[in-house]
Amino acid sequence: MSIKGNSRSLFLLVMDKIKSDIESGKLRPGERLPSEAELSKQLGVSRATLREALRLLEEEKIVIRRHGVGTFINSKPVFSGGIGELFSVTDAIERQGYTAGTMILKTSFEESAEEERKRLSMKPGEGVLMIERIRTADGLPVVYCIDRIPAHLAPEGYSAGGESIFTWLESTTGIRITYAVAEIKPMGYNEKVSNLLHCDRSTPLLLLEQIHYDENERPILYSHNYFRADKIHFHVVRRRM
Amino acid sequence: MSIKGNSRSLFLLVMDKIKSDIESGKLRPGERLPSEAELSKQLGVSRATLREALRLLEEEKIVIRRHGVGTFINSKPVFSGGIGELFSVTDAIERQGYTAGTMILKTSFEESAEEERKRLSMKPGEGVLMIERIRTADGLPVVYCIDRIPAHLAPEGYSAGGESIFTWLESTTGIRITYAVAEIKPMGYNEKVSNLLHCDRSTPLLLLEQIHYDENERPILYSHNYFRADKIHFHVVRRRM
DNA sequence: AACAGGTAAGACGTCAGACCTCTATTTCCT
DNA sequence: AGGAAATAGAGGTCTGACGTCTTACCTGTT
Repeated sequence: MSIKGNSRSLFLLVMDKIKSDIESGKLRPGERLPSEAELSKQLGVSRATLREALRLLEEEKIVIRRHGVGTFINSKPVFSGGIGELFSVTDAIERQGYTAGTMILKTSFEESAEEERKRLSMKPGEGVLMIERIRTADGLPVVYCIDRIPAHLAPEGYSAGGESIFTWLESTTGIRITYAVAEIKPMGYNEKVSNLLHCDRSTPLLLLEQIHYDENERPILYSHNYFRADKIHFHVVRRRM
Repeated sequence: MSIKGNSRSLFLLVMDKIKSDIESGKLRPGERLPSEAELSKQLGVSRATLREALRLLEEEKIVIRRHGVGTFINSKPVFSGGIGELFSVTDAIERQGYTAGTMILKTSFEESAEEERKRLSMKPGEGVLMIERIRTADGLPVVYCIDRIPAHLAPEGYSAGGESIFTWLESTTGIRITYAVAEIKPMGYNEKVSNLLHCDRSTPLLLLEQIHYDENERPILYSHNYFRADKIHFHVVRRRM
């Protein structure tokens, strides 16, 4: 069997193949992979190439290798990468077992402020599309979101109700957001936000201030997410470098 | 020249060597590395081993490889990985431009509580070493730390003043902490903690509740870090998976 | 002189096969 | 039965070769 079908590097194809075999259930957690010699023959690649793929899979904790013993599919899909994984707010809510909903408060084109131009690398005079929404979990408001996008990237305006901004951007402009840098800022009571989220002085809030970038490192989306900390919390996987 | 001095895997030593050459300035951003054939000869390892190291360095964006061209030191160290990088509290304080200090409040061996046994995978009856400290920035208290370690991993007790728990653990027990999972919990005013950190009701606090693991995925250290959110803040790099 | 195309050098990508080292098991001796 | 030694088989490393891609240079034409 060979998996060659060149477009990406071979070792990447090998990684994809193994990953998809795990997801499809052909390989199950804890199971031992065939030996490197055997597996490389099965995949139709050299052992060196297979080893580059396995080394990366090991780095990602998808696989565990033990000298003299074998290579195993990691049983615990580790921790969900937590907040280190970039997902939409909708996903975040659903992962914690609630049903997600959205209320759009306002969408408008506006002049860009200094702060926005700085974060989004915009020139004076360019406008921004601003979207204010409240996300709900089981009907209760838990997140207040303000998203800003340079106007020239958002020609048609944002209308769809529940649709994720990520998917909307990708389908209308082809821009794919690949990563974000988030600042984590705890906040005390804030009149406007606390009211919107129906919580009182004793409920701590968490602000996630994020800049999202596409594959070319262009800043695309600047967002403020205010969370009710009693309903939503985050974890981070921290790795030693 | 050879870098062998076996303890860790060869490819890891190669990675360390290249990283340290970057940090020491022997290799500068944008510079091209010698060819793989040349470099492997210089380091005294095979090209296959060198390539495993380079592949991982590429994954970490430390190095950029271009087919047919060469391997280059990445010029933009991207963003500091932020809180996604595991570093000591001391480092975190110094990165923000303050001078770090430590005050030990208490160290004691205690019975393990249910919660601690759960987090650290301990059996009933095992004790824990508990360390309470306050970390200061320019003399001001900014972090209150409670660290717990299974007693059998901490035979001699923790005495050294400024020493990092990480380095102390590694030098006395050989245990090397490689990653941690942190929960981020904003907190309002808390009488004990707020007093220790000399702040009032209006200062939000951030609790970083972490479990540290070694290379074998054994939980080693369970720590609570309470931060003054006005003095210290975090960012996370979030990647799409 | 300017341009286009061909060619060759050198880089990373992949391959094949060998040997080393470590682990777990089996075998054998006491 | 128990422990020591041999063994099989896994990952770890090495060597040398060839493939593919970039780049730079050389050359011939306009």
